Amino acid sequence: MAHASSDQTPATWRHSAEVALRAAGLRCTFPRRAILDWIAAATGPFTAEQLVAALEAQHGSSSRATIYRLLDWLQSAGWLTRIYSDGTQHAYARFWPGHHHTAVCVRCGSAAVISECHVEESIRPALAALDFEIHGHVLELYGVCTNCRTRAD
Amino acid sequence: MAHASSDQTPATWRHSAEVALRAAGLRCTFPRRAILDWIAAATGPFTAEQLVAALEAQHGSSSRATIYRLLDWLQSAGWLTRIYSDGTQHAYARFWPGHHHTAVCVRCGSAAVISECHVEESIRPALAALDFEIHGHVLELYGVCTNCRTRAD
DNA sequence: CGAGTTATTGATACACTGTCGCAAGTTTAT
DNA sequence: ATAAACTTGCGACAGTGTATCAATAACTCG
Ligand SMILES: [Zn+2]
Ligand SMILES: [Zn+2]
Ligand SMILES: [Zn+2]
Ligand SMILES: [Zn+2]
Repeated sequence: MAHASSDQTPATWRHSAEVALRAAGLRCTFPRRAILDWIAAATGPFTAEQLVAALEAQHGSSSRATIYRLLDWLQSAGWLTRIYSDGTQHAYARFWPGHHHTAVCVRCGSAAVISECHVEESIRPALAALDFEIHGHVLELYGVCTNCRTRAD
Repeated sequence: MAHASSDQTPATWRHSAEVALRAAGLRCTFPRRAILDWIAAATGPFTAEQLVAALEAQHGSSSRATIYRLLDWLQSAGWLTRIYSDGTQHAYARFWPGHHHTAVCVRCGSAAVISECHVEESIRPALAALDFEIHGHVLELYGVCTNCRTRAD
């Protein structure tokens, strides 16, 4: 599934995810649209429960089951990336399919995406010594973003 | 089994962790010894619940609360490394304090430790573009270990 | 458009993980 | 031995995620 779109704005993400949903034979229902809208408007990583709470406050909210079901699909299709290290909750960030990493700010929680990746080539010697056949990896970076740093100074 | 130095055996880990426990002013009680024994005997990553279940089957088992309390301490002191990507459960692998990464076999679950790390230097250009001040990172590798691969062939 | 087909929803009940507070029990120091 | 301090385990609890299934909504096609 190649995504030819060049601008990766929230609105484009929103539209492309819906297109992909339909292409997968899934229906674009009202509850699903509400979920996609909320995710598109999110400015950083979020947990499933944050989404549940936010939609609960809305008129015509989606149920917890529906939310979790769509989150699962969006992640498996690559439209969300799972943030593993954020506690034991299911946490995600909006994403474009493809290999990438996230740089998470420990102060404000914003996540930047880094698509460049040389991890496997740099780790290859160590893996060769182990005779380990690599299939993939997860990398998350922690630090302070430029906004938070200038504010603190 | 290409682990670095020969003194990082399970038995040495077991002993050193107990020494560290005492040095921290904590008491080395019977339940805690049972937990350390089980972890020392583990051959790969494990979840908190696996440990709970294993000790429940033993005579004079430790309670869930005691187990979780010690796991927390062991992780914060660096004697266990947390495996974030293994579902939503608290999963750990035995570890020696220091920066490292794990290569987890997706077939047998064994985890090898890789102490060599060039992640931050290889990612530095991308972070510089973001003006992101890095404090740390988590990297987990997935693949198939040499044992599982030769067995399949 | 309307009927038929199929996917989807949401309510509820449930299982599982992990946490908390506290009285009773251990360990250690004197 | 006694006292002080730490630790345990129970049990109750909260949070997170899953399973079920009848009712409903979305899509398809004529
Ligand atoms: Zn920030
Ligand atoms: Zn990568
Ligand atoms: Zn293996
Ligand atoms: Zn590293």
